[in-house]
Amino acid sequence: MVVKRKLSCGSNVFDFPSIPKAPRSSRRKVSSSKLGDDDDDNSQICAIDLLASLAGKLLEESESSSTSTYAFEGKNHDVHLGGGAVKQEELEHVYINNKPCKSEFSDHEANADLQVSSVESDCVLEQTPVFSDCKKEECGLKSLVGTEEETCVVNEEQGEATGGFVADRFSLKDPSQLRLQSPESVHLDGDVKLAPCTVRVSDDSFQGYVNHSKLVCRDDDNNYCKYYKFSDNCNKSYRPPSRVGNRRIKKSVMKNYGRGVSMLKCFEDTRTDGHLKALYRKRKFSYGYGYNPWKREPVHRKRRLSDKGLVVNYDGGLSSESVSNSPLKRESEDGVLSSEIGLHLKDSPVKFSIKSLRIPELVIEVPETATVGLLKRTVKEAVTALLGGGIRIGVLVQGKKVRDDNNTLSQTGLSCRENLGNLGFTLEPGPETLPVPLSSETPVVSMPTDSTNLSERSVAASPALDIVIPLPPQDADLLINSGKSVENNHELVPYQSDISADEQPSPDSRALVPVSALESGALAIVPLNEKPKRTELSQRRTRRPFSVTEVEALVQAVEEVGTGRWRDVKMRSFENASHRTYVDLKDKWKTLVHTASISPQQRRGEPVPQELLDRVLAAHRHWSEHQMKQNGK
DNA sequence: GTTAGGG
DNA sequence: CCCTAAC
Repeated sequence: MVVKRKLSCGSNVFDFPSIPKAPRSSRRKVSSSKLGDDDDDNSQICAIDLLASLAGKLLEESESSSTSTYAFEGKNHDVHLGGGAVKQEELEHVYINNKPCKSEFSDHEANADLQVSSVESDCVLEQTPVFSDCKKEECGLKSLVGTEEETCVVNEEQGEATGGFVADRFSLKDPSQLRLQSPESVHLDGDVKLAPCTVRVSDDSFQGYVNHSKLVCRDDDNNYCKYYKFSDNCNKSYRPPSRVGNRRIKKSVMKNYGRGVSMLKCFEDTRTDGHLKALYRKRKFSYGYGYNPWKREPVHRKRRLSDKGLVVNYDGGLSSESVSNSPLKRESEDGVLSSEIGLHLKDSPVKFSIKSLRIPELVIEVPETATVGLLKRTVKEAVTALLGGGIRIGVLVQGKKVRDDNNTLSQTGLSCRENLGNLGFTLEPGPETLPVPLSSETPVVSMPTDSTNLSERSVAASPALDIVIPLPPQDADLLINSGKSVENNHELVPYQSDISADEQPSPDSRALVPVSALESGALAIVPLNEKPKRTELSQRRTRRPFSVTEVEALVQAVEEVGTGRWRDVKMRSFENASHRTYVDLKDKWKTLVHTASISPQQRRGEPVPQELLDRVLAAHRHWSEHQMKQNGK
C-alpha cells in the first residue's frame, strides 16, 4: 500500500506533509505508520492533514479562478475503474486544471494501514458539472461516489485484501455544509476515486462520475438522495460553470439524535436551482424528552448524516462524522447484511472506513456586502485554523474512549461485527490547537458556543443567504475562535482527549456519549453534557419505513386479533421480521391510524393505499368499540 | 415481558 | 423510534 504524499500540479503543489502545525513526526509517518498500536494516532492524523492540505489547496484554487472548475484530469487511459484500480504510478499522470499533477508516492507495502480513498472537503465553491452526458454505467464505475455502500462495493471489487484504515472521505464541512469535493483520488491501495462534479478527467472512463453533484443531501430515507438524483441525471443537471456561483446552500437541520446525542446537519436540497443556501439550523440541545428527532422525520426528511453521518462537535473538538466500517455498511436497505461481513470476523483484518471527517461547526459571519471571495476565504481560514492546530484522534469503543494504544484491536474488542459497530473516532483539536487569538471585537468566524444562540442567529439570518450575517466586519481578517470559547458553555462540553478512559463517566459528569449509528456502522460521536444515561446503549435503531406490504400484513393481523395484542400481531405477521418489534408494530399502527385520519395531502412518505387506510380506520373503530364494550361490562 | 401512551 | 409507567 502506498500513501500518496505529494501531489504537484503545475505550480501548485499539494504538499501534504507540510500541513500547518501538525506535528511533523506524525506527518512523516503517513506513509509508513501502521495501524499498529502506537502509530494509529499519527497515521490518522496524517491522513487528515494530508487531506486537509489538499482541500486547502483546492480552496485556493477556486478563489483564483472563478470560472474554472476543479478539473482533475486523468490523461492516463490505462486506468481501470470498473473492476480494477488505478495504480499509484498512474496517478502521476493526473492533471488538475490542465496542469500535470505529479504524484509522489513512497512505496510502502504490506500492511500499510492508511488508505485515503477520497478527499472531500466542504466549502463554498463552485460546483461545476463538467460532463453533461454520461451515465454511471457507461463509466464502468460502480458509483464510487454517493453512498457508502457503493464505495464499499468498490473496495471489495478491487480486492482490497489488506486490512487497514480507510479514510474514505475527508470532508471539511463547515456548518453550512458548503461542500467542495476535491478530487477524491488518494486511494493508497491503488484505486482512484474522483470526486463528483468537480472532477474532470479526460479519460472517458471517468466521465461517469464527474457529473455527480457534490452537494449531498442525505436523507434518512434516501441516502444521499439528491446526490443520486443529480448524478442520475447528469445531462439534465448540467450547468455551465458561470452559474455555480449563485448556488446557495440551504439550511441544514440539526438533529439531536437519541436525546441530544448528536447534532447533525446537512443539505436539505442542493440540487439544480443553482443556488446554495446557507444552512444553519441548529437545534438546541434537548435531552431527555426535549426533542424527538424521529418525530421530525416528516418535516426534515432531507437530513441525513445520521447513518454515516457525522456529528458535529462544535465545542472545539473535531468529531469524525461518518465513521464506519465497511463490514457493517454492507447492510442493504431491508436490513439484510450481506455475506461479506463474515469475512471480517476471526482472523481477517479489521477493516475500517471513515467516510468522512467533519470539522466542528463553524459560525461564519460576513457582512452582506462581503464578496463571495471573502466568504470563501473566511471559510478557508476557519478550517485552516482549525486543522492547523493539529488534530488528535480518539478511539471510542462502546462509547468509551480507548486510551491504551498498545492494546490490539482484538484486545480492545474490535474484532467482530457487533463491536465494530460500536467503534467511533473523534477528532480532537490538539492541545496547542487554539488557533488564532481572537480579537473579541471582530470575531468573524467562531465556533459556536451556544447552540441556541446559533439557532436563533440562523433564523435571523438573511433569507436569501442563510449564512449568519451580523455585524459587518468588512474585510477584516477573519478570525477563528474555537475551543476556549466554549468554556462557559453550559450545554456543551468539549471533548477532551485527555478524558481518561478509565474515568467512567460519572452520573453527572458531562461525559461524552457517543452515539451511534445505526446499523450502517457509522458512529456519531459527540461530546455532550447530557445526563449520561444511554451512554453505552444509546444506539438508535435505523429508521426503517414500513413498506406497503408490511402495512398490509399489519392491518391484516390487527383486523384479526385486534389492537392491544401486539405480541400476537408480531407473531402472527412479523415473526420473521426481527427488526420489527411488537412495539414497532404498535407504533406503526398508531401512525397508520393517524395517517388515515388526515387528508392525503398531509401524508408523507411512501403513500399507503387508501384501501389499506380504510381498513385501518375500520379496524381501529371496530376494536375501539370492542374495547369500550369490554370496559362497560 | 407486554401494553399503552407520551415524547 | 425512544422511553416509561403500569400491569
